[in-house]
Amino acid sequence: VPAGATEDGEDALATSRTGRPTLATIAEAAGVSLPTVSKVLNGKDDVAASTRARVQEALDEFGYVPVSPRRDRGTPLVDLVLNALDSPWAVEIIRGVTGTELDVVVSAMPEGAGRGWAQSLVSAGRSGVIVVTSALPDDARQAFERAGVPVVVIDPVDIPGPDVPSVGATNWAGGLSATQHLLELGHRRIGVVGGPERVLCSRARIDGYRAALERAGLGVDPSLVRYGDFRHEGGYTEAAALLDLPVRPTALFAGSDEQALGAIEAARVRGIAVPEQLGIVGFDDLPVARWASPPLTTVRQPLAAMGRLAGSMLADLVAGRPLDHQRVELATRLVVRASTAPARGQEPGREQRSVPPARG
Amino acid sequence: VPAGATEDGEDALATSRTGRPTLATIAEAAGVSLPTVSKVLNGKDDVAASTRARVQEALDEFGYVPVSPRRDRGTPLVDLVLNALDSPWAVEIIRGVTGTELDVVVSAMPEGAGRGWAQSLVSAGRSGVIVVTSALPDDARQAFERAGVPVVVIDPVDIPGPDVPSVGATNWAGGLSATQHLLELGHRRIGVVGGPERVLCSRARIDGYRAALERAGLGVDPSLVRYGDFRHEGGYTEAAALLDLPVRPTALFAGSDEQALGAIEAARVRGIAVPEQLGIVGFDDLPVARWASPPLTTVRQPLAAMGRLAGSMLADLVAGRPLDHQRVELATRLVVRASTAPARGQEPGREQRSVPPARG
DNA sequence: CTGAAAGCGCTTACAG
DNA sequence: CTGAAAGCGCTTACAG
Repeated sequence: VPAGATEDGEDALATSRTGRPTLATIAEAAGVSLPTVSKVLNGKDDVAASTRARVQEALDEFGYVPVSPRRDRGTPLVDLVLNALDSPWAVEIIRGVTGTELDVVVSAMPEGAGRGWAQSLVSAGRSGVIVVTSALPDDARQAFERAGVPVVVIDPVDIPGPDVPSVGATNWAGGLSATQHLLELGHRRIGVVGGPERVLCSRARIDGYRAALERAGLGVDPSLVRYGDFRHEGGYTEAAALLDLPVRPTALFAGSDEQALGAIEAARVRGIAVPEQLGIVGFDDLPVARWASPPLTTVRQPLAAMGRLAGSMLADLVAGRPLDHQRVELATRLVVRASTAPARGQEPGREQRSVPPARG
Repeated sequence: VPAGATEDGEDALATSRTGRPTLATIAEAAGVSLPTVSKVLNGKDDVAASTRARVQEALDEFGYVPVSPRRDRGTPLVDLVLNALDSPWAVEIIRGVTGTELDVVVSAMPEGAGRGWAQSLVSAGRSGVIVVTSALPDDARQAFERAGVPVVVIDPVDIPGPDVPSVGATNWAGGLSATQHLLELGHRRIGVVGGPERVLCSRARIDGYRAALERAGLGVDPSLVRYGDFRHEGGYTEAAALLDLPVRPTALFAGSDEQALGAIEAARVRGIAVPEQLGIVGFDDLPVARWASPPLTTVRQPLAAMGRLAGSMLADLVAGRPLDHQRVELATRLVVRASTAPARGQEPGREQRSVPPARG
């Protein structure tokens, strides 16, 4: 091959047996020798800035990943990326994923996670990535795809594209069953303390609530629907607002267990007895739901099972096995405990309509 | 070197530049060729059983660890081993450790964890290990030591030997301050729902309780000291036993927040108001403590900080930096919320001694 | 600053 | 079943 042939021979560049680019590929593309590429990779400083830049560009272009024996044999090493590590929620997911045949590195989603973040995981030798409740930035998704590192998303905030496998729960059905439970107990004035309005799973739960009411021939009173942030404080504040209404609801459906506990506290502070004067249904069925006083009626979301499923889907992808389904939703299930009870009959002398004013 | 020299030349065996044994070391020791050792390592089946056994023996003897680029450069990969992944407790520790400059693989301590378990972590390329609230089996400790993989223990169940670095909290001082808080509020009949009697940190907390009582000139009534298992159910059961005593305590000190929540529920079921009729102090200050109704007064154990410290100690050891201290205890701190209040004055017509019968 | 050369630790056909 | 030989992808002195 005559000198100068590098210009037009991109297809002829040396690659490893596996097809992945090697130091030789990069060296050829950047028009330098193999040791020079090695130096750039190892951060040695005896490389001219311009050479370094050229090599770096080639490394980026080819998505070079140093051989890591980990990626090829033994238990695959994957990253489990959570956006918040300050809730009992997280540990349920972690428990599920670590229960699979994967080695799981737990990390938090960094602020401006993008291409650079994805590449750092790739070059750290991760065989795959599970992203929980975070948006997967588009450039990160592309970087993973180019490097052949599969990604599975748990409980996506946005509807992921058809090429991103994801695991969720039947949030809509959960909202429906929670509300039906309260309706069956005789409640007619049922408030909602939901999660953020724009988050997918939260919307679905509230839509389930609406559906249950409409199915029962009741309208939705918009003043009874409030949005929080899934956290305790928001649950407390929004529940307080509902309890301070001129005609307060007799039951609340909360978007999470944590919010439900906030609602219990808002009731306790006002001397409103749960469940006698106020029924409360949560969502998640975290261990804390059993530890609440009174123990919380809630919609069980099988978080550990979702983690386990995401793990096994990822294991399949890592092993090159095709997925049966790109999107799986696991069933939620109502767990009745002590925070709900039959609604009291109309309290005499108290102005209360059995059916709230209908509204779309 | 004449053939047959392998017999007596153990010191002359080939090793890598770093001093670690290589395939050549093992091959020489086992009296086979290098490819044969490679085959054994990779589980190929074209090796005679007897040869395989001989090679395996040499691998064990020399503590052979395949080169893993991970162990030498980039962010160190460590294992965080928890004995239970079903409590909000775990996520606090995880949060702390993942906050350090380490990649953290989270796993559960397997049943009969020993030498084999340690070796599997070593050969999976872990640069270090953090063990949480589990006994580190002696043979595992030795295996890690031989492989040069450092270990740090968080909140050890046994007092670790002087050569095992560990991080804990000032449990004794925590038990003392919890009890002093209740004494200052005027409580004289204070019960304990502790963790398992034999677990170190639990013992220390109860000893702190004893010390506070004795310092106040009060004896310890053994019928008021009960042992649970740190879990909700145990807290409920043991608190129930104390509340059903002919003369029940006016306050309880629980060994964990989870137990304290069990105690709150035991009180609620009996119609005993917290804090008016029963003060409750927990231990840990997990997020759930803030979410309880009423919000829980508790002894804050800086779990995330403990995780962070263990992580940075491990990072030091991995980098070959000596540790300043082998054993560090971080300070606990009383957090007063709404589950404690001044003790009621002697209830008229109620037979109740202000000082319980003294007993060693 | 750069790269030819030697070398490291390991794996992979393949001959016997 | 075993191992000499070739080779892989990378790093490390070291000469210019």
